Amino acid sequence: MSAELPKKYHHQTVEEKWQQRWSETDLYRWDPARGRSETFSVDTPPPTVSGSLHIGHVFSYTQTDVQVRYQRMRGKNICYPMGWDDNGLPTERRVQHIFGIQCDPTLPYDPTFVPERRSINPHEFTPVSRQNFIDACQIVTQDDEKAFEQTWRKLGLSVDWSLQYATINDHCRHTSQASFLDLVEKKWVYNVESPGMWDVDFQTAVAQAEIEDREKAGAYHHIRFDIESGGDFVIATTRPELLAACIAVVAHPDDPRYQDLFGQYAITPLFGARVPILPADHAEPDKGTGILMVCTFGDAMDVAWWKQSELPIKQVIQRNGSMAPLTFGDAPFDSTAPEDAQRFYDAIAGTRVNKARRIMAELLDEQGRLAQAIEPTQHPVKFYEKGDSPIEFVPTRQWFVSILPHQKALLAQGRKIKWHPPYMLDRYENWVSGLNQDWCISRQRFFGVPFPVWYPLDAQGEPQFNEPLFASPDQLPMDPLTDVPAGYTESQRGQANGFMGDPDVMDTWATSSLTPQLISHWHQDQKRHQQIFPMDIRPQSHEIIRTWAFYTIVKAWMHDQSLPWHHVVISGWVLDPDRKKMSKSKGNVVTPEHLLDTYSSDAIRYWSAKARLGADTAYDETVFTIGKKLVTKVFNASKFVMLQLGDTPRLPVDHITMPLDQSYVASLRIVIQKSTTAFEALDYASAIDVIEAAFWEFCDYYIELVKTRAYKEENTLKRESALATLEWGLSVLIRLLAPFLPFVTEEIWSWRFADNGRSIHVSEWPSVDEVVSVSGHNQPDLVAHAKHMLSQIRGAKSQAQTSMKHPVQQLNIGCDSSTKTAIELILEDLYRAGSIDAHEFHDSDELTLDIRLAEVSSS
RNA sequence: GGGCGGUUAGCUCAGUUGGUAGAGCACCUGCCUUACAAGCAGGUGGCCACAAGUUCAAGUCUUGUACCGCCCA
Repeated sequence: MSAELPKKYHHQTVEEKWQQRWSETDLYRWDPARGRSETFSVDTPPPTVSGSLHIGHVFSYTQTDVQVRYQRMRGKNICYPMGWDDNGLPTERRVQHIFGIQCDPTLPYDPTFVPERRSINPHEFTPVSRQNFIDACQIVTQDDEKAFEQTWRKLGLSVDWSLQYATINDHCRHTSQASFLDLVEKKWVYNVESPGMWDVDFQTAVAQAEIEDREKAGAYHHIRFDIESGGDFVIATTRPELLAACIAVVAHPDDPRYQDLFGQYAITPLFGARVPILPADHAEPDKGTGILMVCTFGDAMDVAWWKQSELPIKQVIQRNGSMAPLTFGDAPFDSTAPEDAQRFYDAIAGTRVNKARRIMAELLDEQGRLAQAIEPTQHPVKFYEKGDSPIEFVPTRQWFVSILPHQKALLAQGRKIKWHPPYMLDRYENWVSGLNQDWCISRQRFFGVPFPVWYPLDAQGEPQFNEPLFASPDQLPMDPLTDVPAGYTESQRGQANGFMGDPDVMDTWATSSLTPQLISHWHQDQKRHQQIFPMDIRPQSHEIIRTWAFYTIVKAWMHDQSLPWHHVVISGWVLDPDRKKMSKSKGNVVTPEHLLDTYSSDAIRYWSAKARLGADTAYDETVFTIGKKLVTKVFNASKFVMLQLGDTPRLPVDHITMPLDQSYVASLRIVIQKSTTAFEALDYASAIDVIEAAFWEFCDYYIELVKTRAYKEENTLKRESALATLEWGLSVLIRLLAPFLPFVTEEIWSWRFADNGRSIHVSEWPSVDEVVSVSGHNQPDLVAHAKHMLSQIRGAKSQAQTSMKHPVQQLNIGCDSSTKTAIELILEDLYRAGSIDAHEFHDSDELTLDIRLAEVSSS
């Protein structure tokens, strides 16, 4: 220990010093040579590198780091990686705006193109080739990764930074493509052309998990349909623009109003299409008029009904969300009056859906086909979670992972995992039970993992989607747009009797669902895989149970019939002060860097670790001062202990001979046990509660009781006992605090305890075995008595508005004989801590104190 | 509409198996005490959302209601 201890604690200097030191000494390096049972592996969430980290990230990642640090001190070999989830739509959008470019996959690669930062309007974006676009994405994500890493290091995450991965790099593309090929082999992946959910702005397919309902204003249009045999009826629809796509009219089979119509035909207004009137269970009698039109495709019910009908598709909405050009008179757009139909339809052809709806309403009105005024309503509309236009159902060819047949097995897998808190399993089961579509993994995007697939072209140059050519495992990673399938040459690309590469990329979740396998090198290194897989913990937040947790469970089960991890650890959210979710669009996001500077990383970590698993916390900057005060107190108390110890060599615990000291050791034993038990249950928040309370008790009571005995003026066995207790007590308390406050505890550890410079973070977690040689008084009762009496004395002095040093002239203690024996053991310390002049005992069943203070001077 | 969670001091939150209601912050009153004024000691402050039930006893268990949040339809 250096002779000079700083007067004050400067967290910025100290935290920067240790952050660097840990990095230089590779303190957090995972040792691949050690076996599975000694290893603790963490499936760290790879943050999406778009924009900046916010306080919620700090919150949840700290909760994981605290547990990891505990495990490390328990001697575990820690596999704690960090990944970056960089592919996907958010990155593409940012890159477009940063460089003012847009991907056009039809363009050839331009090797001379260098993206430059500029701010221009989206309609002025320069089109670039797919590879140029991907290069630009890499530039942006690599910058962001560096910035994120800096913040994580500053926060003190004990990540092994040599275990970094990016979900778009060669290794991840390899694993992701290998996963796809494995599912091909197992026949759990298929490609099919079918009406699927489509975002018309991004022009890509999306999966069930990415869809959300939004309550939107709409309007019922009551449209009068003719019956072929005479008469009419009225349907209510919010989507009149789909009238030309009507293939049938349905009502509930039990609805008495429409029994006569079943089996007959209706003639659609304006377009004169002859469509069957049929019973269908999904028609709700009390909704609208109870009879509705089936269109291709207005919603998921239309799709489901169409699939079991044998009617043709009349697709009127194009992939870009506008009304397709159509010719009436020929199948499937037959009409009783083709010329009228064409005239009406031409009024909406080429327009976007919303405009088409308005025009159609006017036309219907003009033609006297609206049975009543348009009736405004609020109704849920499906949106892609990142999109701004409603989802349309468009027939496209996509790859799907077959999950619907496996619901039962996936539920069983979920139940084999320990969820923290346990009720989060309900979320998982709720989602799995509600699945109604297979997992669509094709995305019509650019910055992602390509499918390792080509399609042969026939003599007419048409792709043979049913005979895909798959890459072989030794070709991975690969890109079908530049690599060539076996038996073909590059010159045959796009030619008749040649081949074409699948132009799509995979859903980002198709890669993220493999994070355990990405880390374990599942496809590359079986030995390594066995050492960390299944992983110990998967930390994540609750809103992505349906995606990340779910898909990861799917993949581990499909590939290995295994679980991906033993525990799922769900953290809560940091909400804004009004208890609203933080989001960029609301502008209520708090970034962490200035908070780390102002309050210290330790203080922010303390705040994060006080929150229980799964519990949300409202953001409140004033609470950071609590952690800051704790850090300062840790520093000051440690400084006190160091000052008393001076140059004394390390004191073995068998110097702890005084009854009060032994009793204090006994009380710390309980703290060690309780906090260890809490950590074993992944309940770090209970652990910090116990540890923190013990630390303040150390400062406010134990130190105060023994401080005069510890002063240098006397050199006796009594003093040595106090010093040995202070030394061991401090070493225990800062080790218990180390997972939470890694910086200040490391600083203090380095003053006296770091043998050969060994970090506190690889020291041994405190154990009661350390004090087996302390014999004599082994109950915490003496400390409890001393606390109680000192507290009473302080209260009396405070009441008298006098100094804590003010003498107690006479202390009368009422108690039974066994308590008297106990108190006599600690009376000397109490005398000094309470400035007591004299005392007397008398018999009493209960412990009572009569405190008479010395005359208070009247000044 | 369904699933899950929450509602405890002015604020942020604890509260194990039912047994006298807790912490920090804020506020008030003292105290410059040879670690700490970024401190110390003490104090004020609660119909534990509401209602009913089980129980000798309910913040805790059961049922219902209201409001907040997340997920789903």
